Amino acid sequence: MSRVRLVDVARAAGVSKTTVSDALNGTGRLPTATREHVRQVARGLGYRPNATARLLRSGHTRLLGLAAREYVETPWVYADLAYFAQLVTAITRAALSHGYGVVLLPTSGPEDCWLDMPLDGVFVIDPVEHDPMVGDFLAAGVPVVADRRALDELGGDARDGGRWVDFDYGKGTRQVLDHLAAQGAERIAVVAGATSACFHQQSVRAYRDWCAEHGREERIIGLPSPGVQLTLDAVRDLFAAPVPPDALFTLVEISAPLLLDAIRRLGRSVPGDLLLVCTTEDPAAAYTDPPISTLSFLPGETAQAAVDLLVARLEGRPSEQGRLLEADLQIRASSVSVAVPRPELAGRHAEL
Amino acid sequence: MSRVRLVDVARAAGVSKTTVSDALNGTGRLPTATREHVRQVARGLGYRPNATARLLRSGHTRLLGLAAREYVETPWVYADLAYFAQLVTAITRAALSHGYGVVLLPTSGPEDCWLDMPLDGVFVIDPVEHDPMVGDFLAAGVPVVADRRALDELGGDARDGGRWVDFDYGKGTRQVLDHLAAQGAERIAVVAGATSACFHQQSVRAYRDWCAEHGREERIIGLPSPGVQLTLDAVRDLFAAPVPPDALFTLVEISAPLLLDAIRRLGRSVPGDLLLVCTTEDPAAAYTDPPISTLSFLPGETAQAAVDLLVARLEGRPSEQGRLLEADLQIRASSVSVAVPRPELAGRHAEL
DNA sequence: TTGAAAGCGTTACCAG
DNA sequence: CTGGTAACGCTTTCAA
Repeated sequence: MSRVRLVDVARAAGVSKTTVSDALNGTGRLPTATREHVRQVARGLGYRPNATARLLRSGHTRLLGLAAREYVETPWVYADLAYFAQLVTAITRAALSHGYGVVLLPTSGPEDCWLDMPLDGVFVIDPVEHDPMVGDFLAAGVPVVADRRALDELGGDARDGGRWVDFDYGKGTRQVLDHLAAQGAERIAVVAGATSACFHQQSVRAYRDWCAEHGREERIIGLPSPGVQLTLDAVRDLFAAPVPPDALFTLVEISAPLLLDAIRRLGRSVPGDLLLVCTTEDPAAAYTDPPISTLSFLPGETAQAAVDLLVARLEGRPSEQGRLLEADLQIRASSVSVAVPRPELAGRHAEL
Repeated sequence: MSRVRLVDVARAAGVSKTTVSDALNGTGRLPTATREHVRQVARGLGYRPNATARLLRSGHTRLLGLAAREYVETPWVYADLAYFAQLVTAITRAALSHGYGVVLLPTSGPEDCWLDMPLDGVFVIDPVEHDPMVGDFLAAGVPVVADRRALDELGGDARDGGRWVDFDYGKGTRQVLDHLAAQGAERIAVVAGATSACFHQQSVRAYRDWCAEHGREERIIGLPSPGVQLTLDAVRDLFAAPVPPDALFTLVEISAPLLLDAIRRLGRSVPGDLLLVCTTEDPAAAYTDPPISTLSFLPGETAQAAVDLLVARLEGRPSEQGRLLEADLQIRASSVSVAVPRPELAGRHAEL
């Protein structure tokens, strides 16, 4: 017993393939009686059109690939990172609203194994330096959304199908550092990721530049991969300095409430002894005591922009080449100095 | 300028389509020279085989659907739940290792819009009661992995392509309750999800039965959907009782460190005033002070079992109809009574 | 109004 | 060892 095909329905209904196709798709101009009859028969036989055959015919698959590249070397850690989890979800939802499905791509694997998938377009999130994936897809004629650097690396002719969504990561970092400095911080420590993804490179670079400009000592630890233990160890190391930091800015995602707990166990209070800002999408950050200041790279908006760009490109609608988004710094009590209270912010804590 | 096809390469290389196909796929018995020549030409033209056409030809797509159904009514909240995030990741990885890609399916949308996707098989995670999705796919001849209840609902003939992966959720709950009772808890409160997914129904039923058997008063709150604020509110309500609970078991996922923090703000210490066990996959739970006891439904093992079953079915290999897994209760300091110290566990806390 | 036939791009079977 | 040709299952054009 094999699957029932279009021609089987046609035979059973005593009509031709064309009539069946038209009847089921609502196309053509058939008498309602015939249409209904065919539908009846099709239902009775449990007929389901073969999706692949339709795809071949229509020339597109309405399938979009999605790859998160930041930690290519440490595959698949990204489930634990709220940022990626939310981005995947948001992209899937946005794509679906345009009628596209999303396929999760491997971060590693046999050279260009990803090209065997029937994809109309691809999202490459946080490509590493000289990431082969974006070039491969573009060369295969598959439109890609990545970031500006990835497209620039390819040179003029190769990046034709490319679109980008980007943040000014340096700006986000400077915003945080300026805020902390304004709150009186003098020794700002940073936990960063040691990856060649744009986010990490630009953020670290911005921190270094900022320290140089302001004559501050650099206090930075780079993590080869995320992970609770690694991150907590890094924080502990930072506090082991002879003169410990008075502010901490994490660029690597970690459970915000846990970090707060760990800092307290190290004998420091927040924000009294230490001002704290976390780069995280963890919704729990707003609910701790004190609430934790966060720098967010807006997975929802990023997803919307990426999908808009890619879908416009696929459906031949005009659109920009890319979109630059602004990181969102939410200042909460964890990074507001108790010594230098700022009334407008104090009011804000009350409601949180 | 359209995409370059197989015949274009054939023409350019001065050979036939067959030869090109054989040369590129390593099939047939061609002289190395021809093979190399064809490959050269193909590369030169930037030829990429059309994935869809291959699919049609081969009869399968090597694409697997994945749907998380627990909160169908509240679509897409699941990114915030570590359980689903990890399950999606684990399934994707396991599928990829067998050469299958994973497509994220919509939880809602136009009636059977999911059937238009070219899928070889589907994972339906936490189907709700009488979930239409599993019946639809099975009727369309697409093998499905779901849970036993979903298959039983369909009756004998309809569930042919069905496989299941299940937990004895009631057993997990009883295990936790027995543990808490053994630690001296007398008023065990529960935060549950108000969903018709097996997990919630069986867990809640087990709690009710257990309370009845042990003559305990039920203290349970059902949440229509997950969410930080909702969960915290539920906990607060539980503590508003005249005689507050002395143990808490959460079935809804929430940031474990945050919950600990919130409980303290309610003026209760853990485990002194309150024993705590959380159903969660949050890795942070093991790092708080005290470490939090967790009940885990092993996304990694679940994924492995589901993929094994589905792939075996797809590739015609014999396999069981389903697999029953055991939830994993990790007892940590948060649920061990300080009044009734158990030496073997006390030793364990020290290292954590 | 209906049906026959021509693709879509690939792979596989057989003649040559 | 090679190349024509049929099939995969559907949509669509065009002629009857």
